[in-house]
Amino acid sequence: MSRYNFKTTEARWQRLWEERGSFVAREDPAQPKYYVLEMFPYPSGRIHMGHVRNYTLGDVVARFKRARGLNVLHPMGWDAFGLPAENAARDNRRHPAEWTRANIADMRAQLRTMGLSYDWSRELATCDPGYYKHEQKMFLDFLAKGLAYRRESWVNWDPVEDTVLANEQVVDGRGWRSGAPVERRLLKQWFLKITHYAEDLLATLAELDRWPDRVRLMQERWIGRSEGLRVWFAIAGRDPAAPDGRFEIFTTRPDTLYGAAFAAVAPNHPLALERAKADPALARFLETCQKTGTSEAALETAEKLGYDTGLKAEHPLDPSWQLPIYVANFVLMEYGSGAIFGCPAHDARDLEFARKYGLAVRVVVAPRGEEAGFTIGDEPFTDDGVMVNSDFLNGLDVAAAKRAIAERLEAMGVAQRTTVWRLRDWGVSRQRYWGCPIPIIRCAGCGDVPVPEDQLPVVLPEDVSFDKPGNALDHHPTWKHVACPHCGQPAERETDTFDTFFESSWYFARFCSPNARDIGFTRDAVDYWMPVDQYIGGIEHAVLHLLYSRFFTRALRDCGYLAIKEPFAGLMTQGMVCHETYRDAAGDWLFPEQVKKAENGRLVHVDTGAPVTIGRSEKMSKSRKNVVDPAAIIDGYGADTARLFMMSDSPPERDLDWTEAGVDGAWRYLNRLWRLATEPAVTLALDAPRPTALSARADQTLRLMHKTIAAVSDNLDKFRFNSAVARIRELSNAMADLSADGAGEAWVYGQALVALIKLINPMTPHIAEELWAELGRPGMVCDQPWPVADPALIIDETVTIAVQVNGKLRGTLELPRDVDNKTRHPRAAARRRQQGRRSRGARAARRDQGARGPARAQGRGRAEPDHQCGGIASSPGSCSAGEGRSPRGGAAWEG
RNA sequence: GCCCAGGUGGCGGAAUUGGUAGACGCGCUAGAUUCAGGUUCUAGUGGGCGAAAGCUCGUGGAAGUUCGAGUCUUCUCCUGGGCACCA
Repeated sequence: MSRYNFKTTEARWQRLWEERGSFVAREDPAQPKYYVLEMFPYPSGRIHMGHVRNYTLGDVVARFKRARGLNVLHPMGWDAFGLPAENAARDNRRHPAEWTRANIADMRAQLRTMGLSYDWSRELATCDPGYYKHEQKMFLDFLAKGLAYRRESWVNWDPVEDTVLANEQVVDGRGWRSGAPVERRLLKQWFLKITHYAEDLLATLAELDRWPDRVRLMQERWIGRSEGLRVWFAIAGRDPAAPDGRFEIFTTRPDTLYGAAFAAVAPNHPLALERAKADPALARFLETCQKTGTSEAALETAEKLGYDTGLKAEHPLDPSWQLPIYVANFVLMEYGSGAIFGCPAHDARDLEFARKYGLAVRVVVAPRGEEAGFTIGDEPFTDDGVMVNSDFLNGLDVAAAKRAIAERLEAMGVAQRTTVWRLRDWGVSRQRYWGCPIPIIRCAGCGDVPVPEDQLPVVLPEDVSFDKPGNALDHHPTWKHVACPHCGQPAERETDTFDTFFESSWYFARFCSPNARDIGFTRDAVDYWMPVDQYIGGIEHAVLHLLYSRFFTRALRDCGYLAIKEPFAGLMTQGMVCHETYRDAAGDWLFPEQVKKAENGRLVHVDTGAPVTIGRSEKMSKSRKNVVDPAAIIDGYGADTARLFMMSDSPPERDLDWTEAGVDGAWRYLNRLWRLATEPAVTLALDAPRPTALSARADQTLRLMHKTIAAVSDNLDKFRFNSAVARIRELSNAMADLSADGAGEAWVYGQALVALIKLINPMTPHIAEELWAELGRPGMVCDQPWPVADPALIIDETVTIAVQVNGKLRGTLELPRDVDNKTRHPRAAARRRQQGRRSRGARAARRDQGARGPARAQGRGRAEPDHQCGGIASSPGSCSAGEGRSPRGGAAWEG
């Protein structure tokens, strides 16, 4: 016997796939295409288990679809710009470019050991000028189309690092590296007009039916459409025609206007700022609001605070009704108009605020039937109901009242119906070196001038220094000094670079023609390959990356680049890879390899023997040390073992627990499969004709084989990989029971073996190829068509009927599946009578004590003794026959 | 606070439409083989009662619909995740 040697085997097949170009994709309009894409990685230098899971999922889909006859595009590349490279430059004095290229080389080598069916000829790195030159062109096209613009916006500024920080780099109001208090600064930045597509981005979510619901929901909320009314409130004692004589509020509940108790403006609302000049106490209050704004956690629990400005607002429907105007910390200047009216009875926040400041709680919507005397306690009433205390609105429901009041106020000229969005335009300027330069030249005379197309790409200079804090690109002695393309006068380049989401917003299109030089991609290629049929990646990109890509595709379409608007037809978001955590007596974290099982079964430190406590399984992270290095697993067990384990234990969208025992199990299965093929219990004659006679076991196994083919195909279609693995193992178990003495068993064994290799190939391609060759089959498994189940053989000859009485299983019957109902049911009934008689007394006694009403129990008892079993319509009482284990389903209630 | 997703053996998880709950794997128990070396094979493995046949309870909890509920409905508890005080 030869032992399965994964090391030489895996390397050999990886080499052969590469040499033969097995996975090189070519456009072929005659063949249906399938584009499967995994989110490309940031080249940190090492792959982790999250990558292994992500890329295995994609590879199984790619290989399966390929076997199904589709023309598969399955590329891989590198999201190569980003902050870690600059940090490495500062910390280790390595140039970002050199560091990134070295990391890419390392990670590519690691990925290759996984045996992924990538078309490596399409590999790309976004830091390559050949890549980013095209996005510079795209940006200029967007600019020409009015989809890009420059304006001032607030940023988090780290005064020590001299740089802008992302929100997640601000910890407790301080820079994450410098620890310096972060300042808010107003900078001129470039924006992309994603809001132009807000309506369409929202509406089209409904058509993305192969996206997870929760991702669609998250995007829906992020876009945040709300329909409402802008209403102008006059300020008492001021001229309503003057600009400071009135202010605008936004509401989605204009129907509750008669329940108004106050008005409130945001702390940075012009009205608040105006009053603060003359009111030091208000100025202090505004400062307090500013402080609570920085810390997320504080904001969560912050209580509703207000400051009475002393000003009064006139109620738009009754000028004699005056509402106090507060400055409130829960009103946001960035949303709506930065001002609200408060209706305590029908809004939780307003209620809390009113209780705190002793404002009236006036009910204007009451539950139907409780119009009189309905009062508010601790909870506001936010459901639909009947309008009360509301003059001309009384008696209407909420929707009708909204319409009526909007019409009235619009007619009065004090309001306007509008739609407000939460979505903001996408700020793409970053004050960073390691990113794509924004192709703009700033001229004192001509303003912002686009770099002429024939001068693209604007290449990032490599001779930069990171000695000074701030943007190395800005510090470069010569790079930014150029002549204005318009007037020829000295001018300066834009030294900001693009947000790295810019690169990942179109890389999927670049993969369609990665070597096109003058354009980002050819029209023919994207028309053929796009959209991505299956996109696979982490849930953490549910909003930004996916939304930006959807926006980008629309913008590219409107600039004439392509014809579609949705880049990803199908989306799968995989769960995290988790592992148990270990700590020593001192409470310090331990790596899994520092822990071993002692003889008494307890876990101890591998060196000291000191006891180790096991913590719950959590997402693998360096800080908790619960990480397993994929390279070590692939080296010790092989890629197929890692791949098989990744697929077998959990459904893809759920978190996966990485366990050593599970890895062992996968490893053992591969060896078992190897033995099944290389030391069969029968003499294999793979191309022999079907024997005329089959033993019962042979017949059953043949049927199981066809059922397995059908089930695995279905499971893979639906991404239920763990179930597919279970079915495959089931077939292996049945094969092991075959022997040489039964009629046709050797033949069935051979058939099943060939099917098994094809079925498992997407998961464990190396061993599949090796066995294929070992058995002397022609060609390679990766080129074999997917096996097809014989429909006649996936239906059992007999069906098992469960016989139930009063919901209790009373027996099962094996019946030929073609027996008609007339035959089936009387026999079931007869069997029931026999069994029923035996225990009826005991059951009747229990029934009388049962929790259900005595009337029902009696009714059933009466019907039972001589009832004929005839299906649900005619037998509401006591007897049923349900079909179990029928692969066809749907047959449980015939007749 | 709001929203979403989950609670099934010792563990990961199966169970198309309501029809024999626990497939498959891990772990564990007993035995066999080989004993060197991440073996392999056989049998068993939800709880309780029982020598066994079998009976009975059982899918977080409580109620309900149904001949029949892991699956449907209502309430409730717990866990995980997301968020935007969005007017």
